[in-house]
Amino acid sequence: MAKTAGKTNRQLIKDPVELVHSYPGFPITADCVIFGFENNELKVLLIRSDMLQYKDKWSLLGDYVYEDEEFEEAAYRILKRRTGMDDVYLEEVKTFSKPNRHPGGRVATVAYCSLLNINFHQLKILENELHWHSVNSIKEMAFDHKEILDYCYKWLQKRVQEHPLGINLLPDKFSLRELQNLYEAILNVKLDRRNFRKKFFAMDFLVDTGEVEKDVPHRPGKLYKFNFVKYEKKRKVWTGIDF
Amino acid sequence: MAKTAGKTNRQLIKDPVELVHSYPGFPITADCVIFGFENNELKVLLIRSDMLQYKDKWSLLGDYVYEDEEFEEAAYRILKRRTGMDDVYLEEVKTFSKPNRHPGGRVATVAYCSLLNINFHQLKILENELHWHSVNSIKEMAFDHKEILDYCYKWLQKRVQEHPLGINLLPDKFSLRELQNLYEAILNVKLDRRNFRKKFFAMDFLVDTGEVEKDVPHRPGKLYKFNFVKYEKKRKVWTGIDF
DNA sequence: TTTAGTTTGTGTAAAAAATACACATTTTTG
DNA sequence: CAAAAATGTGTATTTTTTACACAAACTAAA
Repeated sequence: MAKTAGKTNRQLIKDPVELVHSYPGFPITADCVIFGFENNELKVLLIRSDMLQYKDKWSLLGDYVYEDEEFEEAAYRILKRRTGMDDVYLEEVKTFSKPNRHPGGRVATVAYCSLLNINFHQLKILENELHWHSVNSIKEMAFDHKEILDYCYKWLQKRVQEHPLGINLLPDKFSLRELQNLYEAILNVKLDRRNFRKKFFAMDFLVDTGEVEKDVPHRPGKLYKFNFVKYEKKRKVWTGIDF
Repeated sequence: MAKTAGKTNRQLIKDPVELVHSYPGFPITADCVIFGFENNELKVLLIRSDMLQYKDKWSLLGDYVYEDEEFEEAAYRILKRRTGMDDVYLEEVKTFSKPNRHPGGRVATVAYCSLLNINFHQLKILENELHWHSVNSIKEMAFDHKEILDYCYKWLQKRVQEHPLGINLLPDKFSLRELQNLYEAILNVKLDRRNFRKKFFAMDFLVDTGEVEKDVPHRPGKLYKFNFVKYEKKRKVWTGIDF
């Protein structure tokens, strides 16, 4: 912020309203990259575009930001409207603001990344077709949404290793196998089962629920919860330089 | 993006311009948190607010986003205008969009974090007073800029450990002592000199320039450059879960 | 009820990385 | 020439990561 006024002697601006009115404005949207996890695949929730120009293309769930709400509020509103959930993990990722990214004129967007349990919500198919897509199978999308998705997917791959947000994709109680499948799916790697367990147990944020898996065709694994409260308390400044 | 249209049968929108015009719009600004490093202290470049309401308060360097430019372009423009530099490290951090954050009406802002060598630029004091402030000494600022600064400082503390952006605060050629002072200042920690060196040499991105420090009242240290090209090639997907 | 199939749960040895710590060397200053 | 100050290097210890194997639990099919 700042600018205007003249010369070296500062000229104080007395009417901020006038100042703000002198700035050009344009609409902002919030677009949600909603990730889910099903059949050991990372999925993303998309909606069929309602624009003739992008007929048959899929797009992210988004809406313009209302005049009196924060960007993040708009993102939560979108989530609530489409999934019925309002306690979903949500984090801002990046803005996308190419002046010509929308065929109807300048609209910039803020991309949010959201993670939820795919079985725990009711899809609200309000007008257009909503569908969970396997992230790796998506080729084309409306607007610049493929670029946004790609960016958010990379963001997720990095973020999931430093923060336990991935847990939000799983049921409340989950087995270690499910947790490992999740990491392998997101990162496209194979991990050693024993070392993976050891790592998580050593972090000491998993709480044994005393329950075990049901309806599995083999020995059922124990079910755990993640202790987010304990995690939040543990923050450290120095983690070690690692480029 | 999306919305409007009605019922279950999709009604394709033929005129995107009309659609976009139906969205409310407002100005966006880009605010730069410009970090520098001097006398073993992390500094930030601030400008005296030109608004009567925030008389004597300091604010971040910012400007509204022009109608035909990306947010990041606006940030680069601000940097260029104030520091004369255009090859500065710049990265988007977060948006700040409380509807009442600006007394003149709704203005949302995108915060950018920028790192530059404090001795390598000429301050362009165009109208208002520009000054480098020690980050730890800043108490109050105009608008919500203190909140933005705090957020960006935390962001920097985390980011500097996983990415070599901190190097941008140093001269082109720097000693290991300078590099360590930088990390200690940003993170507010004391590090073991021998282990710090070992760590950086092991990463193998430092290039010995063959030169040594000048005008130091003790044995001069060797000067190194950072090989950013080599660094960029080395990216890995799996770095290890570390909460 | 037995057996084959599948997955869970655990332990250990080896390698790699992080930490703690000490001393001789180089240069400047007085 | 001696004192002061910081550089440059090495090693032993601990911690973390990696690689790897086998017994136990449970299901499904014969």
